[in-house]
Amino acid sequence: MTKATRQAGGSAPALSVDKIVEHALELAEREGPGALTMRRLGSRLGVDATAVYRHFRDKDELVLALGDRTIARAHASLVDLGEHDDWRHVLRRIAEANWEQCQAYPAVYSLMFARVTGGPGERSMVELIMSTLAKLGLSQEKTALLYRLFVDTVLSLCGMNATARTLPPDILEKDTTAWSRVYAVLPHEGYPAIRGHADALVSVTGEQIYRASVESTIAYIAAQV
Amino acid sequence: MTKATRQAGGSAPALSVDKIVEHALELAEREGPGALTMRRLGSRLGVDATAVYRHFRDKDELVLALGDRTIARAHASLVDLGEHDDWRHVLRRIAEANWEQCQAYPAVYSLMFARVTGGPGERSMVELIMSTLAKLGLSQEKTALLYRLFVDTVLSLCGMNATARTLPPDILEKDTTAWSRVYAVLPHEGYPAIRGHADALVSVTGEQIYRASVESTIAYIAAQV
DNA sequence: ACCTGAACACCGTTCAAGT
DNA sequence: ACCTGAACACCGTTCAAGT
Repeated sequence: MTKATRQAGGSAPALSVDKIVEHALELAEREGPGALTMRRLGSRLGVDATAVYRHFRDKDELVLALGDRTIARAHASLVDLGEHDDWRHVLRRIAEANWEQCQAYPAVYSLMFARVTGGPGERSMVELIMSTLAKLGLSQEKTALLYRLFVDTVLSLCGMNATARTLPPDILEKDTTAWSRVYAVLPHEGYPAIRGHADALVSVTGEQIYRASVESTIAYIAAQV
Repeated sequence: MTKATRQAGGSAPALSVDKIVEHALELAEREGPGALTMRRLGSRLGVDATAVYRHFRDKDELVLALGDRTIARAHASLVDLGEHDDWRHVLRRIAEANWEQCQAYPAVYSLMFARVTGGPGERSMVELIMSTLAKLGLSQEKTALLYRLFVDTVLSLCGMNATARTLPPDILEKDTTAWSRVYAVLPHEGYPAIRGHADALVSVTGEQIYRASVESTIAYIAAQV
C-alpha cells in the first residue's frame, strides 16, 4: 500500500514524477522536441495539461529531469570502470556512452545539451570525469580547463547532432538535401574546392566526426601531462 | 527611383528583405531568440505580422537569412587573408571571426548553428575552409573529414555558448548559479574531485575553452599531414 | 504588388473550483 | 492532496479582402 492510497479519498493518484518523465520522454522522442507540450503530455497521460504542475514547477523543470535521466543512464552504463583504468580509456567510454544516449534520445539532448541539470545523474558524471582528470596531477586551473574542454566537446557535438536530427520533418529534409541541392551543383569557377570534394563531403558521418573530435581532445590533454 | 516606386499605386513598399532582416536581428539580439516572433517583428516594423510573408516563405527562411548574414560578416572580416598564409593561421582567424560573430549575435547563432543556410555567406566560408585544407595534400576523404571536424568544432561550441547565453532570464540565472548553488556545496564524501576543484571550475571562461578546442583541432589536423 | 485582418489551430501558466 | 476547466496572453500560418 503506497502513501498515496492511504490518503483521504482513498483513490491512488493518477500521476507520479516517474510516470510523467516516462511519457514525456516517449512523446519527445517519437514526435520531436517540439511535440513536447504540456497539453499533449497531459492528453497522453489521460489528465488535464495543468495536472503536471502538481509535480513539476514548470516545463523547464520537466526538461531538466529528462536531461538528468539520460545522463544518469550514461553514467550507469559505466559501472564496470575502475579506479585503475587508464584515463584515456575512461574518457573514451564516457564519450561513447554520451553518444549512445544522444542517438537514443536526441530530442532530450537537443533540449538540454547547453543546460545544467544539477541533478544526481549530472553530479555523478561530473565527479567521474573530474576524478579521472585529477589523477593526471596537473594544477587545479589546468585540470578545470581540461574538464571543461572534454565536457563541452562531448556535449556540444552531441547537442548539435541531436538538434540537427530532430528538426521538424520539412526543415530536416531541406537541411539534409542542401549538400546535393546546392553545394554539389555549384559552379567550378568560384567554388573549386567545394566541387572537388563534394562527393567525399556527403559521406562523412556524424560518428566519424565525433570520434575524431574525442581523439583530438584526448591527444590535447595527453600533451599537457 | 526604385522599381517599387514606379509601380501601379506609386507609393513605396513599406518592407524590404534588408529592412526585415535588420529589424529581426535587432529584436532577437535585444530580447532573445524567443522574442523573435512574426507578430512582434511585424509590430516593430509597423506592419501587420503577416506582411512579412510577402518577403519570406516562412519564419525558417527568415532565420536562415539572419544566419547567412552573420556568416557573411565573419567571412568579410577575413578579406586580408591570402593564398600563401599558413593554414594554421587561416583556421585560427576563421575560428576567431566566428567567435566574434557569436558574441555579437548569440541569438542568431543559437537559432542556426545546427542548420545549413545554403546562402552566399555560407558558401564563401565553406570554400575558404575547404581550399585551405585542400592545400595539405591529403586524400579527398581525409580532407572532407578534417573539414567537418573543424567546422563542427567551431559551430557546435559557438552554438552551445550562444544557446546558454540567450536562455530566458530566469532560466539563465538558474543555470549560471548552479555551480555555486549545488556543486560548490556538495559533500566531500561522494564528491571529492568536484569539491577539490570547485573554485577553479567556476573561473574557466568560454573563450578559454574555445581557444583550447581550436588549438586541439589544429594540432590534430597537423598530425595527419 | 503589397499589405490588412479575421480566422484556425495551437502554446505555457495561473487560479478558482471541485473531489 | 490532487486534478479540472476556464481564462489570459501569447504563437505561426492561411486566405480572402482591400488599395
